[in-house]
Amino acid sequence: MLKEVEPINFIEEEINKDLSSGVRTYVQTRHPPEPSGYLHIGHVRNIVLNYGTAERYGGVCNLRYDDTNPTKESQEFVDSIQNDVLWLGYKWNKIYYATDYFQQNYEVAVKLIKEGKAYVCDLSPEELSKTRGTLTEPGIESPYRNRSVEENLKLFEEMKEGKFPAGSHTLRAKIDMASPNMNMRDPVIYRIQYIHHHRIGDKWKIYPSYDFSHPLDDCLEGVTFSICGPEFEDHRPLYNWVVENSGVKNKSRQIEYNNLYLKGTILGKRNIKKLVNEGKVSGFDDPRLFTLAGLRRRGVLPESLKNFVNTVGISKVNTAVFEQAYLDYFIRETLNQKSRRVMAVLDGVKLVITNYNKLEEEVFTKDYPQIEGNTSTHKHYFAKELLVERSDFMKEPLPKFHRLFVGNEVRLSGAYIIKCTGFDEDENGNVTTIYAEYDPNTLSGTEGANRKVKGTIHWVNPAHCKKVVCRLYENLVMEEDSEAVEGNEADTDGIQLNPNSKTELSNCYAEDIDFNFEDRYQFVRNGYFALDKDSTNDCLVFNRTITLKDGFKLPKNN
RNA sequence: AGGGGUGUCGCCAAGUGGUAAGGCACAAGACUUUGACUCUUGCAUGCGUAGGUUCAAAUCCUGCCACCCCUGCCA
Repeated sequence: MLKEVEPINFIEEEINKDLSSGVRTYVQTRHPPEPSGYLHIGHVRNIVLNYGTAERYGGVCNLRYDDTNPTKESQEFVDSIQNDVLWLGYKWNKIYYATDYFQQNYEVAVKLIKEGKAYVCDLSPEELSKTRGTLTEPGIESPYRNRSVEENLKLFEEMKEGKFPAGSHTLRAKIDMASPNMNMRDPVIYRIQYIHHHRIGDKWKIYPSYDFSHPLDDCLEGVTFSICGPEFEDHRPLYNWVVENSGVKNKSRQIEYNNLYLKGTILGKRNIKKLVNEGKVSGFDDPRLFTLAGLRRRGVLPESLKNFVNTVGISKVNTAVFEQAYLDYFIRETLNQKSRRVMAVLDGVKLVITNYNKLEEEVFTKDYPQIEGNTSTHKHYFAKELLVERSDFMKEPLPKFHRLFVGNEVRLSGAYIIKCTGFDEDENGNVTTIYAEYDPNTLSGTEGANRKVKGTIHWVNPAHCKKVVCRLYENLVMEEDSEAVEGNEADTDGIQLNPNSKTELSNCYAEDIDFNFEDRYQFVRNGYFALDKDSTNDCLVFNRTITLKDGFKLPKNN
């Protein structure tokens, strides 16, 4: 069912033009990953564009693996891609593989040969390269360019049967060796390969090139709009040549849009693989990676990623390079809405409330204070001895610091206002115990609680909490290398990785509630956390997805 | 004069001849039992640049300049 759509980007404008002029009558797209690596954030926009555009127009999008190069591909990657697409919330109409079309590709190749539009070339890779010409000089025609149709047919058949060694022969489209567009200088459309294919085994000895199979498969599959990256702009004339000369009825149109990079992140399948293979990260789902698997494990929600790319939009500018702060905004935005609020002390120091003499007392805090009307709460136990965050106390407070220091009042979240009266320290000057007195009239929820104090801090009762592990993350790439790492093809060899990119704190204390893998938590004032798969029944492991935005900047100490 | 593509605020991005949307970032303020969130306000006399056409130009024309992609039997 075709829908009328108010265009939200230039691709949809182009689609609308074709639709209203009748050149094309429906919208069908395809998501064509090569199964040669894990999907990363740079791929999300392509996924949203292909699945999303089809959806908007009431059309379909197929997942088609571009698996025409067995040297780089594997089943592991095939599986991970499906997993990631589903996680993002998209569902393909059908799954295809470029290899599904090998027979049809082959038949079109034979047709081209019969029409004198393709020929078998015996040039070696080196010779071919030499005769291609340069950016400013035309190429030289192959000596095999004018073989007879019969000879071409026979040779191509022999290539198919495996009678020639790899690299010895290719099938080339006969176009124009003098074309200013390098892609049109009799491009190779078939090559010989004897590598075992992860899916079709050793069945085929000849493999079509991307430039030949992709447009053909698009047309055969019924795709009308083939949305791809800017690097294929120069290939469009060849794409159209294949479409026009293959005899297919449905004619797909290629539309290119710009790339997106995230500043200071290592993207690019090859570079990510290198980090994994060299053990610099724990795997493709290391939370420091910007693979979808990594982001997922870190606790990022798919909605954030989709909001991010949709808000970013698309254009044709060379490359859109984004500050990570932009992505961070969307990660926080959804987490803020969905996270349950829980208190956890990551680096604790003992707090003794000297004038508190009850054994303990129940207090309650809201689970989702950010959701209006949600009244669900959970219980804490207030007591004489608590644990507070070490960083919430200063022996000598800096200006504008309004947390704990001797003489200052703060509220213990959900409980009482206390006044700091003193502290103990060890021989190294490390604070070991903080002392305070509480104001019994200020319990949250009572009238006396209306008294305002500038600071509110979180706490945990050591007698009623879970000891947990928290993993905190920083960028893998150091600030100074952030530019060097830009782009999918960046050379990351000389990059010094951040030694502090992962910090594991194993003495953290969280409230004693039931944590689960599906939910997201805000450890109040410490950031958003998600349970990691390394958790066991005895030991919960949390990943900090992201910190809270920190509006408080300590003044320079001078 | 090899070809193709792109230049609008620090980063993205609308704009399609009628007088520069929006988001992020940033700044100031309000609110706040999270220094979060939310709210309010500010943030391009300017659209790579130089000319031209027009009552009117980011939008049309011409010339420059800058950046990106292309010389795989990768995708």
